[in-house]
Amino acid sequence: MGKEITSRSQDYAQWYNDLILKSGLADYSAVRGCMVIKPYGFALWENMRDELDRMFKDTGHVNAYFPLFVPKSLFEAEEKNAEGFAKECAVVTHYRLKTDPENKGKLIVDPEAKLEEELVVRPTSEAIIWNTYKGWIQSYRDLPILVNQWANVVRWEMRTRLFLRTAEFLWQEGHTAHATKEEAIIEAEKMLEVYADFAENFMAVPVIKGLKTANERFAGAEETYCIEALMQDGKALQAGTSHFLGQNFAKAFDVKFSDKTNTLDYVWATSWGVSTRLIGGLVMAHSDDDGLILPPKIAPLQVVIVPIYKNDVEKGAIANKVHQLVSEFKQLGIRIKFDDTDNARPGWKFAEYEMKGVPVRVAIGPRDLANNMAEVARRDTKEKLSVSLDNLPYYIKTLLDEIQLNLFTKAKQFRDEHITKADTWDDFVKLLDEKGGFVAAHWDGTGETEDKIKELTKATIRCIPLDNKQEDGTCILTGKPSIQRVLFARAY
RNA sequence: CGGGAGGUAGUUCAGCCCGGUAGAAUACCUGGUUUGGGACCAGGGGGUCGCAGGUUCGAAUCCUGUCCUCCCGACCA
Repeated sequence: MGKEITSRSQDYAQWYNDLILKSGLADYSAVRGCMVIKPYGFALWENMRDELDRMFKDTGHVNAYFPLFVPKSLFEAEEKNAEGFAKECAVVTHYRLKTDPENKGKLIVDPEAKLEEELVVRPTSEAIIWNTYKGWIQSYRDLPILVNQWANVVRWEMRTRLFLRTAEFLWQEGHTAHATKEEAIIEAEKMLEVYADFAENFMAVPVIKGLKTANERFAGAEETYCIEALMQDGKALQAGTSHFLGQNFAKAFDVKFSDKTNTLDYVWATSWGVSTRLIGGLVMAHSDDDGLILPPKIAPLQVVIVPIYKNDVEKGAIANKVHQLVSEFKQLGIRIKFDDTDNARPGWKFAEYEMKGVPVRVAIGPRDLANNMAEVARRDTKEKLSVSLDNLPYYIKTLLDEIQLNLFTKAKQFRDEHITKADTWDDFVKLLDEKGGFVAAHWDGTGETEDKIKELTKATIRCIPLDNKQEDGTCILTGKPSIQRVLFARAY
């Protein structure tokens, strides 16, 4: 027997864990809250990273790298930001171990190697970066600075979940400096567009672009923009954020520039990031009870060819033909694998590649070869078709585009069906409990009401959509006047 | 961080209550038969029972501590 996956209806959380582990995306590790990203999962991340990196460069950004450690004094310089992260920071206090005199072969922290100043392991890099920018910026001619870094960060989470929330994770963080407020806001909005474009066109995950409320805003930001996605269980997932930081960090780190009139002013800032959490969202947006379903544009493998044969003669004839095909596929830029290993039979391979979410499977046996055909199976719909070998690579190139589009269309339809208006408290609660998804409801605009609703329903305001329609109404909880609906949901 | 569950072969698990030479299935290796949806037969290798102490003539089993994982909760820009 092979690997069994818990079904979504039986236990959604277990289904998610089974998928990650059994498809080979990641593993648990010996370190609390930290996971191992396995080669298959990392190949997926590399594809995502490469595409995002290309998009960042296309919008004028360059990459750099800043230290993992942040001296505590720098970290605390921007108070709100420091407070926001204080509870989840790992801190380095010593720089040396020594042999335990009481217990040979064991090591202890050398009490004489205590650091004069503790080092915070970065939960984000604003502090160390703004401390550095101070030395880079003197006049408006030094601006804008459009820097991104690919890095790991550490946030000491109490409860972790593979990809969605781990103590250490991989991400990119863009940190930009601008001469004007307007330019910084445009930058924050531009990067939100980049994230939305990437999510929808590469991950095939539809997202809602919006603004966070004051309660949900990044500590240290003036405004937090976000993209929110919807998972199959009806819970929302924040998939990316972009912050307009105002002059908060410039003031905290004393970063001033002289403008054209030689007047000194503080620099305007943004920061924006997406992380390996996107992989968790990707898994939960598309996959089914048979395994992962990956969108072709970022799937590590787009096509797998499984040969079917009774003996070496048949195997050889098939391999001959397939080797030709494989080079044609590669010329079209398709990521393909010919699985001619002998240690598993075709049926086993079919199930395995379905588990791994490979978008297209091609099976070729003696009968196909005689007819110059192949059996093509698509992962998203499970449909099988016989296709001529003559135009197979071109056929599949088109099919991959079709699958990409189909995944997005399906996810978008699900998402759209799960944005529901509620005008009474009873409806509101009932929708959250029974249907899930986003509930569009009026809100009086206060943090107190938001907190109260969270306490009562566990739902938070995911965002105020950017293109939100203005309409008069009354708050779902307090009945006070409201000018627009906001999106509530239970979230990861 | 609180409550619950768990950790024994690569994997899934039995054995633990009631201490006495560590088991099954599957995977793996060899040979053979097979191969169009998770093959079969025969033979074989593989585990300091999470780790560290303790009790005992003897510990996977009892006791204490500790680490890791899962679920629920609190927390989580």
